[in-house]
Formats: sequence, structure tokens, C-alpha cells
Amino acid sequence: MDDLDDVFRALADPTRRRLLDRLRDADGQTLAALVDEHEEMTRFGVMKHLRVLEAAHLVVTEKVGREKFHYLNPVPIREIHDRWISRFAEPHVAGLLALRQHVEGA
Amino acid sequence: MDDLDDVFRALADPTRRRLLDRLRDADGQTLAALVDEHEEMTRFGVMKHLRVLEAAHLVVTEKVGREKFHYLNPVPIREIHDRWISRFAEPHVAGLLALRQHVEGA
DNA sequence: TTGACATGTGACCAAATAGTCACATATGAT
DNA sequence: ATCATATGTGACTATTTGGTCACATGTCAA
Repeated sequence: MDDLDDVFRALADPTRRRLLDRLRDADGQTLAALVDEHEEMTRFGVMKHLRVLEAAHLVVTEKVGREKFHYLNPVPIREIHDRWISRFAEPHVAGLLALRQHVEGA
Repeated sequence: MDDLDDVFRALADPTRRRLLDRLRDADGQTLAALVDEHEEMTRFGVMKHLRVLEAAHLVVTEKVGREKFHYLNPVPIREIHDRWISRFAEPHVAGLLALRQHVEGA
């Protein structure tokens, strides 16, 4: 167990990653708005996932009246990166990634 | 479901993250060597975790005789980073992280 | 205040996962 | 050939997790 445990477990679910994608594309959405984009799941499911993301500080929220706005917080993701990729190695890894994308024709 | 699903699920377990830490500190270890550092778990448990990491391409291996050497591959981690942190935003996020570490006195 | 809207809680069930074990294969040394 | 070493497989169980529902709280408008 480590201090980023909540973050890693939060990112393990594809629905939660999709939620982060939605917030990356349009930050500051309400629960209802996010539910509309996930029609295959009930409101309760989405709410549960958002709570996990919030506990991991991947999403920060602001309550205004009866609405709650959700915002993406990229800091924990940067911390994941820094855990296994040192500043020295970083350019090298970026090069590997570019090479792979080139090979895969992406 | 997305293409990095194996990577995220692999990182969700603290034992697997510890294994990646071990390889970051000393790359190219055999199964037996990694088992020695995880005395609270049987060889089978460690092996199962390594297989998950290998399937996610977070670890690459090389068989030599009856031994199998394991190496850390940081590329998928870089891809996670790039998914939610754009090149433009990157300096900004690094600044936020530095600020937070400063505030927390770390 | 009455009713509609937006979000929240606890319990519940089905599916996925972590960990172990008995058993198996393959390699190197004697 | 024989035996110890290093790694591999399939089945099994306990625990965790994802998803849903009945029910509840708080907020805005007429």
C-alpha cells in the first residue's frame, strides 16, 4: 500500500477514465450532465464513480445551490509519471514513445 | 474499455507497484530474486503479478537458460501522463505539484 | 407550501480479483 | 542418468468491486 493507492484504484476502472476524459474535454460539469453522456449506466453508478475520483483527488468539486460542478485535477497523474520516470530519463522515454507510434503507423 | 486497460488494471495493485519500484531500483532481476524481496507472499503470487505486468508491457522479459530476467518499461506510464496532461499544460501542472510539495513541507 | 429538480445514502447481488496449492516442465551440474 | 534449481499451469477459495434500487435530503420556483 502506498499514498497514491486511491489514485491507482480510481484509474483502474474504464468508466472512471471515461469520466476524466469528459472533464478534460469540458471541465466543470454537473452530475446530471455527466449522466447524460453515460446512458448505459444509472445515475447511481456514475455518482459512485465520481465519489471514487473525488476521494483520489483526481476530481475536485464545487457546490453551487443544488448543483455540484466537477473539475479535473491532473496533479496526481503527474505524480504517477514522476514515480517511475526520472527527469533524466524523460527525453529518452519520449523518444521511445515517438518511435513506437511511428512503427505502429499511428 | 480502452487500449490502456491492461496498464491501468496492472497498476491498481500495490504489490505490482512495489515490483515496478524494485525494477526501477535494480533492473533485470529474476523471479527468484524478486520473490526474496516479497517474503510475505509465495512465489506463485509474485509470478502471477509479474505476468499481469508483462501482459501490460510495463515489464519486458528475456529468457536466458532456465532464468527469466525482468525489465521495467516506462513507455505505458508516459502514455497515461499524456492522456490527460497536454504539452501546453505540462509546465503549469509541474508548478502546481511543486507548490503542493512546498505547502505540505515534503 | 407545494411540487419538481439535483444530489446523496445504505443495503443488496453479481462479477472480478488476490492469493494459495498440488502438480508439471525445462535447464544445469555432477 | 540423476537430482536440484528455476519457472510455469490449472483449479480452488476468500475478498473486493461494480452496478442497481428504495429511500432520503436539500434547493429553487410558482
